Amino acid sequence: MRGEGVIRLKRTHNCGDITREDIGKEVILNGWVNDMRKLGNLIFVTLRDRSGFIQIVFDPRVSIQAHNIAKDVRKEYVLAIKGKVKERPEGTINPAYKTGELEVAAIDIEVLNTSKTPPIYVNRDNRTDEDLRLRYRYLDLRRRSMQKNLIQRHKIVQSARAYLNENSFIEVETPILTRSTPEGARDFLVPWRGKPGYCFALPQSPQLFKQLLMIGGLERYYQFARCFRDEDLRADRQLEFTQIDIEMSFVEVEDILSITEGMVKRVFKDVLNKEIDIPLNRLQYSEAMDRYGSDKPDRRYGHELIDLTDVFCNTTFKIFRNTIGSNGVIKALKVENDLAFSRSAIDDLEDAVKEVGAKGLIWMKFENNGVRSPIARFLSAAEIESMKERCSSSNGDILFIVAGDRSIVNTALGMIRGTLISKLPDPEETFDILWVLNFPFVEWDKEENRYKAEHHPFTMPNLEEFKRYKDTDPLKIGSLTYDLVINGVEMGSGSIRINTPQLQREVFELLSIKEREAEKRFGFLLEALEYGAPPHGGVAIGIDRLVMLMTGNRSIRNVTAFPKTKSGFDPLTNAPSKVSEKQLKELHIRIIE
RNA sequence: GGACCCGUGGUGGAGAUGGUUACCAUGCCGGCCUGUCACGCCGGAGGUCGCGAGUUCGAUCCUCGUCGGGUCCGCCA
Repeated sequence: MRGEGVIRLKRTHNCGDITREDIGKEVILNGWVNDMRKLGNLIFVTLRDRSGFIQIVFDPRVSIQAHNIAKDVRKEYVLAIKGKVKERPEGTINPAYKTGELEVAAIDIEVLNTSKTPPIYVNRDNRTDEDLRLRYRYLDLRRRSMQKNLIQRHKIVQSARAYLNENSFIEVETPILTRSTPEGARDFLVPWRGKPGYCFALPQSPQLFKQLLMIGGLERYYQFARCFRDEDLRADRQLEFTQIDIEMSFVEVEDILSITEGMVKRVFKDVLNKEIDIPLNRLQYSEAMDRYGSDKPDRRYGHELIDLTDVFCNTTFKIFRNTIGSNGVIKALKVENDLAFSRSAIDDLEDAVKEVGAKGLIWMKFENNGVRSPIARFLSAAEIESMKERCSSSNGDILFIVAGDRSIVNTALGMIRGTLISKLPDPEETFDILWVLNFPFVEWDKEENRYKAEHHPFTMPNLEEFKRYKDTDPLKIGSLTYDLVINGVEMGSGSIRINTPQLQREVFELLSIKEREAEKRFGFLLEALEYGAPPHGGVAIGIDRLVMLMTGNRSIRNVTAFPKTKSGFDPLTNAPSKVSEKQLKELHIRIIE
């Protein structure tokens, strides 16, 4: 009998938890048929539940009835088995399973449910089309690796939560239905029946609410906050994702860094039993750019950028001379051998480099009988020699050289470094964790023709620099910001926030957010800042990415129970879907084709 | 919005520079089998080669388009 809400044989044990201690005991197990082997009169079933596997033997000498039912069992059937735990006979131990020395001799069996033949392999970890996996996600989730991913995720979240609780943080929920804040990413809008023409927005982050909680005197807040951004998806980006959102009052940068470091250390210890040395390494933003050409450097691979500017201080080569003359730099990236870079690959790199503003890409290859490069004949032997020495190059090495404005050179070589790294083998089980500090306060937005907040508009600038450069050269202003970077992935970021209305207004002004506009959008914040807003700051850590790295996955889709495809579609539920005329009418919405 | 890769029985792959019955593995169904565990052996079923158009005597293969999936750039305060 099945489907009656009654389990005749209710589980007493979990499959994976059966040990030698249980030998001789009668147990009842509930689970799925992972696979089975039917040898005439003897039937073996590997039963699976969340805890693991154990082998069930159906022997007609033990129970003819159970054996008869087992004959018709198929993969993914849901079974309840009563049987006696016993040691496997000599020579039949399977070391691949934790319970490989044991088996359960079935006395009784209840088929709790049958199953169609699954369209994807549940009992194997082979590559399957991801679209199909998502369409049958509930089957995909039965796979060992997916269960592990979600269990690890759970452990990470619980570990972080315990740490924060122990450090006097209060968990507070903030609204999912909130107001649109046009700065930043594209908003998801939610129309509401109650107010035609008006929309809620889903939060890109609880930014303003967490600041209001500080003004509200909560002092230490955290939340596992779902965030929504209507932007294109990537391997490490979904439309919705989860952050460990943290905010603290009466703190400086150091306080946030050390609380976060403590959390990272705790989580790695609890979940992976790995010791993380704290305090973590720190790089100034400018140093990260200079040495790695990236604000989220992956330092596991070395390959730092090499400054060659002074090598060419007296050069006759026009391009380099002009670069130096206009305060530019000449820098190189060394690649130990050029096997990964064909001529056409170099051409592709050059195209990419030009897109970020570089004038060109020079390559130089050291060979047994000298040097090969399009610019070799313009350089003196001494220059080539000191380049080679500066880069500690040996024969076979290739140098990629870019000359020009410092930030363009850094970005260009950083891109090449990224391409190089992607070709190198992944050092597994290694974690390069660091802080990148002091990002620029603003960047220039070419499209909108204005300065834009590099972090967000509530970030505390370096006050001295703010005063000095806000009217002359705002790009020189630094900010009290920090990014947590793990293995070249931006794992989290935060800042000290502005806590006075005067400064907040000045910053809006710099960002060309008009007084009236500011009042309209952020008036409630400006007002709140009038009432004794404490100094405060915080950080947000991307849970999905953290779990991805800690479980050795390349995509956050593997650590998200129900993710969407790259085009924002859910093949399981077929969301998003069309809605009825009636629903639209109620919302006063008409679709224009 | 752009570049690139992929789409072949349920699943994962192979395929020919356009021509017989589209190949392999696995899965599925049936039979045999009392120590299997990727069980084994025997037999069988299963395909609009993503979709559309074009070129051609003939297209799974070439061309164009389109849809779907993926990686990256733009975008992601």
